[in-house]
Amino acid sequence: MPELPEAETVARQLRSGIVGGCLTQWRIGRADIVREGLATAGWYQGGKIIDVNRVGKSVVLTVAKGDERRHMAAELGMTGLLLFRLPSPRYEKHTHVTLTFSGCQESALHYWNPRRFGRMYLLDDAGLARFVKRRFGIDPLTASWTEFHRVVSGRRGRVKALLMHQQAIAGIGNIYANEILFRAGLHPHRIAARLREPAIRRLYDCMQDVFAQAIEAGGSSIRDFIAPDGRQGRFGRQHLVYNKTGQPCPNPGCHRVIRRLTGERSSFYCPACQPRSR
DNA sequence: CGTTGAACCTGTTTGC
DNA sequence: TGCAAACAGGTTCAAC
Repeated sequence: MPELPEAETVARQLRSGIVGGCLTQWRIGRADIVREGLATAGWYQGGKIIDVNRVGKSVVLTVAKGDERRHMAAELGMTGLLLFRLPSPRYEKHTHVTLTFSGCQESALHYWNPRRFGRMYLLDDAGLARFVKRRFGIDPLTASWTEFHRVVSGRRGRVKALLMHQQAIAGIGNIYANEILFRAGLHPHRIAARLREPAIRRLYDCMQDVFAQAIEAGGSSIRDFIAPDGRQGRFGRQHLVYNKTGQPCPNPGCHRVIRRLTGERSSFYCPACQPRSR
């Protein structure tokens, strides 16, 4: 469920809710949720949360203890949530990790994930550097035009596949890939390397606009995303094509309907506003 | 290098 | 109503 705007929303709430707090308890319900570093789990007890960041679609907590520092990276997969409290008893079933804090605004953090795609990784500085390097490419919020242009023009595959390829550009998933391509007027099957400069520019600008608006709205809650404070994201109201098969294209003067392609996940697009080639 | 499809899981929605 | 199939925001791996 979480793409960049949802992960960013989570990271921001954690920053104000738990940074400065002391990790007093740390319960791992399912050991297989921790993919790496399980042996270091005991170290975290008594540590202080000094920072929370988003990397791609993952959320990274940094914990300090004495002069040592370690990290907990949470991958949320399709259905993962980090919650300050469980909204209802039905969430108890798939809560795999619970952290308890003192000395900060929130007293707990629960990792809930019914499908269990997504894991937690316990890493030291070098481990985190390796984790980030092997998984994530440029970040949509901070990548310069030059970097973005280089990544797009060097790809021989489809532009939608490129947008969703985490090692190239980190943080875009199926919802935002569709919304960005519609706004940029690009068919998902256009070949990235064959796009001309104005098209790449539109892609860059639309990516930044969509993410700025989506973060502002707290992300998209299609079925069950809720932020740590329990609130839903409101960006779904601004979706123009995602999950809108058969509905009229929202562009003024366009009388076509949104179509859906299957294959590389579902692609929603307008056949007139996003021509296959030009 | 790039694409495709399957696998990993559970829950909900859709269609007959 | 009942049941099976399809589908869901992600990542990874094998095969081509």
